Amino acid sequence: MIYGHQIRSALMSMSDISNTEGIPLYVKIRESLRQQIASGELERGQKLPSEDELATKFGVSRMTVRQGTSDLIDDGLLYRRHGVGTFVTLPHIERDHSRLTNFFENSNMHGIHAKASILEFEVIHATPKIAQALLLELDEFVIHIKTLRQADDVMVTLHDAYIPHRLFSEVIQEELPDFDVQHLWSKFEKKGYPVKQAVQKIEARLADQELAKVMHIQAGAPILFKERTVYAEDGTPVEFTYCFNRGDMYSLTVTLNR
Amino acid sequence: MIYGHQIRSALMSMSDISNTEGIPLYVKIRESLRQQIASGELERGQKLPSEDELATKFGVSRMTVRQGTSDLIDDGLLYRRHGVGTFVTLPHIERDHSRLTNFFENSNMHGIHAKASILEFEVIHATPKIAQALLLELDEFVIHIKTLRQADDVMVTLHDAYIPHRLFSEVIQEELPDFDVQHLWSKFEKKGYPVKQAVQKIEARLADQELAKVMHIQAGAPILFKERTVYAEDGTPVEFTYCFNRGDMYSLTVTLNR
DNA sequence: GAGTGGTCTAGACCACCCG
DNA sequence: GGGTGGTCTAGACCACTCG
Repeated sequence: MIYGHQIRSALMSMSDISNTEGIPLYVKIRESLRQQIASGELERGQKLPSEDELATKFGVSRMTVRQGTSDLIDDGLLYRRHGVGTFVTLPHIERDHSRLTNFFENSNMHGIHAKASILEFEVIHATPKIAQALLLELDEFVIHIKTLRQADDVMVTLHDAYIPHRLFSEVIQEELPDFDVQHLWSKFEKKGYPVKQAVQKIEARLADQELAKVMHIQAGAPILFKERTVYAEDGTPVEFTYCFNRGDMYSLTVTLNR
Repeated sequence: MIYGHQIRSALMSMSDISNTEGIPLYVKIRESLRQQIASGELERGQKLPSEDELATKFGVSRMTVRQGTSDLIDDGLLYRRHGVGTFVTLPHIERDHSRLTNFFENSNMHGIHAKASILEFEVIHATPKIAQALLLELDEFVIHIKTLRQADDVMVTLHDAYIPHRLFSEVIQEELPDFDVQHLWSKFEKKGYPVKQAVQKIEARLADQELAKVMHIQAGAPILFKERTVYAEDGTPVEFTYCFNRGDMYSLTVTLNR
């Protein structure tokens, strides 16, 4: 996981996995296999060599091979059948759609120019709903950041974020007045709360007068509404958001596993 | 994974993991820990004993302990910090919301009475869109099943499913005329295509006249629209659906991981 | 430096699938 | 019966964190 991006798409032949650098063997094996699948050298639906063969070929123990292939199974690129073998999945549905990204990362991934303008920035008392989501007392403060977000200069989202004041006031206020919403999550990480997971509820709604005015759409237009709680590695909730997306400009794709 | 449901919630003390039954040791360890977390014996945020200690306590090797705890990390119940320890996550956001379920399983889980009535059942040529999703030729046949679905006697969803005729015609037609839509996925499994994953696109739309009439709602009412492709273990697409959900009656919750 | 998780080995036996 | 993945061992050394 840690090393994934470093050598993703690195070119390596099956036999060359000398541990010259500080990269774990199972990561090299994993990326070697990933590259062979991407290049078509290993065809979709094809059976891999057995774990024993791979171990011999890579010059490692079988457990190390399994550690590499297990990652690719999690990624949806391989699957195992007990007593039969390990296979490459067909149109290999990668797990990217179930990865947590923020608006800006997601836009960049798709070559879209994303922009956010801050409409409100205030410190308020948590509402019951927000306090519950963020595990705060009712009288605790939260930082409220309301932004309007554009993709390729089209307004697509009105975003209300609420952040525990107790945890992040310093790291956020030290950047004022030119606060950079794009890298909010890195502020969380800086305080020891790396973002790990989000739970989001999705609904279809209609735009009311107020929302319509702000987003320059018709009242009654379809809105994809999202309510999201973001959690850090240890399970601490770090952000709660209401998110109003233009129905005609925005769709959401997710991958679910059984 | 295979054994999970069998002994989930089984009561086991930390020291009692004799391999009397055919249950793998790492599953027993995993479920023992899971149970200790659920019961509060292991508090949230608390540090687990080290892997060496657990190995000694359970009388297994360290690798076996890791195999058990790794599963719980995937489930979001634990997290590791290199050089520090393994910890219980706080409000432990379990992964249930990112699990693929069908309408009926999902309803049962929440104690809702679900019902489906079949509106259409036909064999047609695949449209370009459907052929692309199901990896079929344009002239290939698909089975189209249109159903209206109720939760606690309220109409919530209009569901259009398309299934490759070539793969599943026998197993579906042998049940006619009383076809049981609830267990469609078990038919796929019977033919060697266990359902593994789904990719779904979610949009907010408005009900048009036709949809409004069928679902007994107003034209212009909000609709949560879902387009979903379901894949088997080996990556074969087995089902493509259009899904129109009443916006005021239906919401979707998903978990995303970073 | 002590304690922890991260990686890795070189075997072993079992359970499953298929011809 | 032969080949495969599933489980498991009893060690080893490294990398990281913290006091």
